[in-house]
Amino acid sequence: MHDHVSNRIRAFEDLCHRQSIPVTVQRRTVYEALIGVTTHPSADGVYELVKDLLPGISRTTVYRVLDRLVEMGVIRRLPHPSCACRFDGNTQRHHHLVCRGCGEVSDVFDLRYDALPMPTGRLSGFRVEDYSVVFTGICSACRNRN
Amino acid sequence: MHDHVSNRIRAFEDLCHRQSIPVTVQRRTVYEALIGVTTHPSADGVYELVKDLLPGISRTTVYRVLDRLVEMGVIRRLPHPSCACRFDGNTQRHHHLVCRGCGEVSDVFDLRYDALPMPTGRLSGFRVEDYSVVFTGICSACRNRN
DNA sequence: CTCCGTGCAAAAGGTTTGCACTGGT
DNA sequence: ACCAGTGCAAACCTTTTGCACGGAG
Repeated sequence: MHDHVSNRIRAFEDLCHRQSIPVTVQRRTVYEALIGVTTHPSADGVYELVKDLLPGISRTTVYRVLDRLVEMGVIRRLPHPSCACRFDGNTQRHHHLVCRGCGEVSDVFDLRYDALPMPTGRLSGFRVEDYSVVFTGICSACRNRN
Repeated sequence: MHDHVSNRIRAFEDLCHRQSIPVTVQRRTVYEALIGVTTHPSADGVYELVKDLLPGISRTTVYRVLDRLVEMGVIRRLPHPSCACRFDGNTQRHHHLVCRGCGEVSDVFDLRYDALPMPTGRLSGFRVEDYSVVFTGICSACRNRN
């Protein structure tokens, strides 16, 4: 196993202890699988990754573990435009605020984000057609609710 | 009706004609509903918007019309992190390329996007915690496939 | 030992598909 | 008149929930 991987596993376990979160095989395995790939799998994709390493693990557990890892901040949920998603009738370039509490989306019109340089290098033939900046955070209603 | 709305409707109908896509009441109504709101509704939210204007319209049709409008390029699908989504084991700041053909996600590490200014104004108490840039386009495999 | 995490099964939610009918061109 | 679009119902797929058992602290 690569050093940086085992370092991250160790850091993960430390974090669990500090937060009094039991370290289970399932959690360690899901975490390790996820840091070992750069394919940004869906929940089901993660299940596919771990089901061979941990025969008998259930999808339910994978979903719960993923939620937990996101909550702990050791993995991230990615915005992905293909999924159960939102629609926008405004096709001018603009950007979005997304509240991690309620999921509400609001628009950001700010010229400073409208002329970002195009990404360069290692794009393997990917042709960029558009982009948008997604700001995540918490809205005032959700902040007050807690 | 506001002028810019009726202008957009007219432009929409022109585009349909140019692309030989029949203009149906359902398509016009969904499009008009979507350009009339800034709430970024989900598919079901769009259904809620139009079902009073067009009693009897089915959810199925709303889904199909939305797909069609996205295809035509007159509305957009928004990346939204709460939905059937992808996970990323890398919590360092980085950005993503998403192919609109196959949905594959790849990473972009580019320091030029790592220190964007925070959005200002009209945030209504929203506290920004993080952001990422999502580049959309088409990968070489999908481009060659067509 | 206690409590939280897990597995299973079932429910829920959202989206897609097959088929007959309707409506736009 | 023709073909694409629509409505309905059912299928499908992903995610969530309830409950009993088992393993981590």
